[in-house]
Amino acid sequence: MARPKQFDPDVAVEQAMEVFWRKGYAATTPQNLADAVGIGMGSLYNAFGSKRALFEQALSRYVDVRLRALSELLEEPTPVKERLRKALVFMAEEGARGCMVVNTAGELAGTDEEAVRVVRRDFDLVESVFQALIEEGQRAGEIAPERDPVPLGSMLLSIMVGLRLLARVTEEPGRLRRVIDATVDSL
Amino acid sequence: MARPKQFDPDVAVEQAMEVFWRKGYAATTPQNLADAVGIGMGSLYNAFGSKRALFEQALSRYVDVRLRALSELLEEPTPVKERLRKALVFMAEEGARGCMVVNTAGELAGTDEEAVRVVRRDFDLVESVFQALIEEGQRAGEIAPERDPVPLGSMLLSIMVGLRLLARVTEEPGRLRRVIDATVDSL
DNA sequence: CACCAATTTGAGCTACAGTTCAAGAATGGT
DNA sequence: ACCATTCTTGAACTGTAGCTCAAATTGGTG
Repeated sequence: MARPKQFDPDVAVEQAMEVFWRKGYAATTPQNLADAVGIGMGSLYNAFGSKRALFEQALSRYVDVRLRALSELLEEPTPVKERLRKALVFMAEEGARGCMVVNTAGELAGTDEEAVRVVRRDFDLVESVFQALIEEGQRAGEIAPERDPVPLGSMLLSIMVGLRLLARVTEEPGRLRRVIDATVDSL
Repeated sequence: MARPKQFDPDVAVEQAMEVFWRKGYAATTPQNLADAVGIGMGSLYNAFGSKRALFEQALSRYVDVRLRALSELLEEPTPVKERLRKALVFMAEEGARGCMVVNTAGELAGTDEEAVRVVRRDFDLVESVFQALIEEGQRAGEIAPERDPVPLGSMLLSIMVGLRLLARVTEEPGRLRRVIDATVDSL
């Protein structure tokens, strides 16, 4: 019993996500977002309240999608090291856009505690996923059983975060490949 | 034959560096900088031209100081692995302020090509320093000689970058320790 | 078919970031 | 003692980011 929305808020979040991902938070203007979604600014504010709130939704969406993709990759029935390599390649692939979580950590740590909380949740999860993968590798006899999976999981997290940051900045593509090779060889 | 400056530009760069380091580029206002240096804004613009130009000097100064400290740490006459551990601890120690180079990469990649160039130079150097350290460890019999120092150097760079990013965001201090332990054990 | 609630739009409001500038102040040379 | 020169200061200027609002629009409901 009222005029219906002319756009799908879910799709809008996705489109906003693209912009935030590419340009960062501060460099994105409300006009940019409205243009990307294809509606007027008023509609945007009516639907999401503020740039900040929309960013929060976009970041959460990103984390969800990303984590799902990573989990899928790591559940394939191939050798553990091969899965790990694929996961790292997947991380490195975004190139100049980098990873929105890492970008956010870099830009907003220190000014936006709520965003940091989302980042932290993501990192915690990735860490435990890696840890589980290493344990699986040990059961399969691929990874030396005397190594402690907990610190190894933390190390893989650190490598992954570093890789995503390096991907934004590095020109020579060989470097990312080298990081991945050395990582897989270290297990 | 003119009024002398009432502040030391070198010291001013250092003080500006502190602010940029802590708050990031976008979140730092000219007023913040003038306050930190203890002079009026006019003087600041007279001396440095623009916020952007001052940032460039601050970032360069940071890279210089930081690289010198790292080199010193890595030249001590102790076992290679011990030096590496100390270097990583040193990186992790800045806590919430993180590393200005990594912060800059995260915030300005994609919008500020000149800043990215400085970041790249720093990363290249760190990579080669790590590589040299590994070669030294192999000569000393501490590190297996069959491992290729080049990808290992890249991996250490990635771990270091990740560590610095994680340091900004992580609450549980054990994680950083775990990253360092696993890294040293992996060589 | 008319009504009403929610939506759409973009011009306009407010606040502040980044910078400039005109006036005065401190110095050394003459 | 004076002058040229460079410095200092903060108020004021300009542009834009983030947001709001009044009017117009739409379509389901009685």
